[in-house]
Amino acid sequence: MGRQPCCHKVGLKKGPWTAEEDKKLINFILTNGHCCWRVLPKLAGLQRCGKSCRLRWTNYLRPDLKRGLLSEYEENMVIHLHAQLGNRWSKIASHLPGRTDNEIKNHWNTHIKKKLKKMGIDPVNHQPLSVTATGTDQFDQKQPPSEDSGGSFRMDGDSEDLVEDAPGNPYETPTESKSNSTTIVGEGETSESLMMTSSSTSDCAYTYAIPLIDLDKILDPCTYSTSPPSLAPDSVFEDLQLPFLDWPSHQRDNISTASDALSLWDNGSFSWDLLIDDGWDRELTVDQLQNQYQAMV
DNA sequence: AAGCGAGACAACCGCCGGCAC
DNA sequence: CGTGCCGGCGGTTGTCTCGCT
Repeated sequence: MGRQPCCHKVGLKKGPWTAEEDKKLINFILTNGHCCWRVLPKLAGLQRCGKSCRLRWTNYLRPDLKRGLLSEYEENMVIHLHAQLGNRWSKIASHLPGRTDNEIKNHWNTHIKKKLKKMGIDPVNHQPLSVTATGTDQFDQKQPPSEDSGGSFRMDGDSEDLVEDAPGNPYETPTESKSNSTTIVGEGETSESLMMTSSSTSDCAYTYAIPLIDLDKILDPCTYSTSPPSLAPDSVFEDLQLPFLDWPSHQRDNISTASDALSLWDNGSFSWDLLIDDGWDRELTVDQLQNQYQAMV
């Protein structure tokens, strides 16, 4: 049975988002949270479908997103996770704080695939291309390779190698220099423990920051003033985030409320990138955010 | 300086699973 | 149990940027 489109497309805008649309979406979500993506665009005054809004928010506007190229460490994590999980980008992304499935997928398709091919590795099954060419022993991506039971990987300094302790590691490129090596993952620290660390910090990052609220509460914002358990999102933003965010010193004095922050964003003197680049340790912030949020509810 | 092609990434499309009714 | 809605996911496309000629 064919499904109806996610929304009536007549009159809805498509294509790249404008700064004005971004502002509307950010403003609405920071103020109200997101309840139902289907009705959000109407409430926010956007001529977009809910799906488009959700994608824009999750892939681009979310304040906890990292921007810029993946680090070598992240890239190696992606490769390792892809070997275990296959093209399950959302699962892979869940292990990399601040990265989206779309971003990882794009990076895989544009960078990592080529890199692996250059190294003589089949990016699909992570086996040496010579083995792949024979068409034998195609290993099932969906099942964790046996090396997981004991193998570990580490990244060596400036080289782009992913070195696994298991014998026959396809990622090993012996020709490259190992000088200036800086072991990021210590001996005995398994990739599994790494992933636990990563996932523990990434989970629920924005779930805590932007509480989900009921539609009727958005439609009737006064509800918040009389129902303490449901935190008014604006007060969450003011009470939770602003006090401990490391805002730039020249801006800090100008910010005391969410709308102050948004107005700075509005006039181009501030951005999420700037916020992040100015030393906001997101992992720490997420923890603090969780603690403070839980303390308040 | 202009044209072209490749690369990078944002955004869209269609399908799927979960859930409520 | 069947149906429809919704959010999420993965594959694909579109658009922009940059480097080369």
